[in-house]
Amino acid sequence: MAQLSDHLGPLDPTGDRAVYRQIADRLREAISRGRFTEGAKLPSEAELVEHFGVSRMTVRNSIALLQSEGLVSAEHGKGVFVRPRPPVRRLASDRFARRHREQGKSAFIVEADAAGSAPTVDQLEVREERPSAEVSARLGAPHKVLVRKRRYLLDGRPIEYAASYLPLDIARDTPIVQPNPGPGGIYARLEELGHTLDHFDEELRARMPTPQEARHLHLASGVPVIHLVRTAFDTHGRAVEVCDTVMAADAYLLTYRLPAT
Amino acid sequence: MAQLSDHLGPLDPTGDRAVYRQIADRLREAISRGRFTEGAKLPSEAELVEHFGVSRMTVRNSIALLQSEGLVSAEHGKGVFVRPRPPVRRLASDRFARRHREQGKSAFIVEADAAGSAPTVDQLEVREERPSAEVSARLGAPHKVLVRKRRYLLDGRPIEYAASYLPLDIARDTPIVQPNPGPGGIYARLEELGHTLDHFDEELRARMPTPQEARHLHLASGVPVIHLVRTAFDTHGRAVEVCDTVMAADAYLLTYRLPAT
DNA sequence: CAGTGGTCTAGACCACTGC
DNA sequence: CAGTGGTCTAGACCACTGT
Repeated sequence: MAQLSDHLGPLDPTGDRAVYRQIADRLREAISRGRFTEGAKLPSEAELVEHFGVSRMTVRNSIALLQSEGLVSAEHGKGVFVRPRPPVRRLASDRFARRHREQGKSAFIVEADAAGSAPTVDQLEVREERPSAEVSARLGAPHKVLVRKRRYLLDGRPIEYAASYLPLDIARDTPIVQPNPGPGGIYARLEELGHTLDHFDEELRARMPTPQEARHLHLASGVPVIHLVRTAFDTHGRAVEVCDTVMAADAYLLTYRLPAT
Repeated sequence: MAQLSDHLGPLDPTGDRAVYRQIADRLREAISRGRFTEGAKLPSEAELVEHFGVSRMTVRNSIALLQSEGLVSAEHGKGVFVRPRPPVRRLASDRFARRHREQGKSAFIVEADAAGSAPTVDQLEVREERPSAEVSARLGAPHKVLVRKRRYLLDGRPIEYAASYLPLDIARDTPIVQPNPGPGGIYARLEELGHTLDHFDEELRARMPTPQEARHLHLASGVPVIHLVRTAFDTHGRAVEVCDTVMAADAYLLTYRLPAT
């Protein structure tokens, strides 16, 4: 067994930098130098206490710091591990192109195929409800909306939680109210119903998850979410759908192509 | 002075939910119910210790949890405050449209004007260097690149740190090597030099900041960054610039328009 | 100066993991 | 079972803020 001191240099007792920050610095260094690779286990708290000659709370503080940076994650009873950078799911700006729908594939399936992963949809729920103020404003204040909620998983890991809202006068008595709306998804159905799609507007923020979101997406601490609200417009300029999605940020790489004109 | 118990209900001693999580729950509730509004000061640690009858570390644990959620931020010697939701800077997908450049405005100025805020550019540095593997791949493996680094501030607050990379054979002996490249920014200069711009590809991720990024952007804990890499292509399909930017996520709302075709 | 959060100690007991 | 991280206590001293 290699000595800890091979990986972790000494602290600077004179400096005014807090001891737990210095310990975090040493661990961060060791990780970035490859002393601990992705998925590797850090020294246990007891070993770090021994090595640095500090109390356990000080060591725990330093590990909490690294967790909040998303660098490591602790597993109860097992240890603290360097977070692997998970394969990212690439979300391209042509993901709603008609050619994909015409092949009978939903956007999620298209993307998952591209990533070579096993897609699953989960916790599907379809209901009617009164729209929130925000959804109402985007959809032109319908009395009621159809809501389609679902969770997306890739290789068993939940990575996205989404809710679609459609004006009820559009969705009523169509396959859109079915749990499975058929090939090409609801966008294909909308076009069959005469709502030819023209463009989508996306609004995107990043923030830390709420505790509820962290649960639903099984997020480790130090993993933000991307919150994206997409509005679909038909060729008459009418907003026909709003989709509110929350994505595990460490699972996504989004790409957009912007015209220069 | 109102009683703390008016704002914060009692703990559940029977439940197996950790006490510090329950305290965080109570505080989170109180905030979301408007008992503590944006910018308001939470009860001091001493008051919470008194109110809940727990030790100080337990209270501090609960506050650390709320900080990691981005809900509150602590200020040494002053107290713990509910994080105000700062006015977001809206970044629209037409921000590089030629019509903006032709008005002699750089993209950042265009956006800041739209937000009604005072824009500043900071820490400008222009150098030549050998490109990293990633930049090199995107720019078609030039021997050397011109690097333009700068920090953007809005109303004095740093919100973005950016580095542009251009092949040296394009930038050499042009106004692009000047700290201030002139009206319309470097994109206007590129077009004058015959590199008519066709489109931009943007790659976007969200993650927690490195300690260095947190310093440069003065980020409170619980604030992620948006990491965006944009490549500019001219009408010959040549990549003429790569711009690597790190943005304070709480200061930005990005919008994109996607065609449905 | 008093009040605030920041750091640190030296213990204790618990819950989870893997052998 | 031993080893791990999770929770909690009861102190201590420090650094920063405002009056």
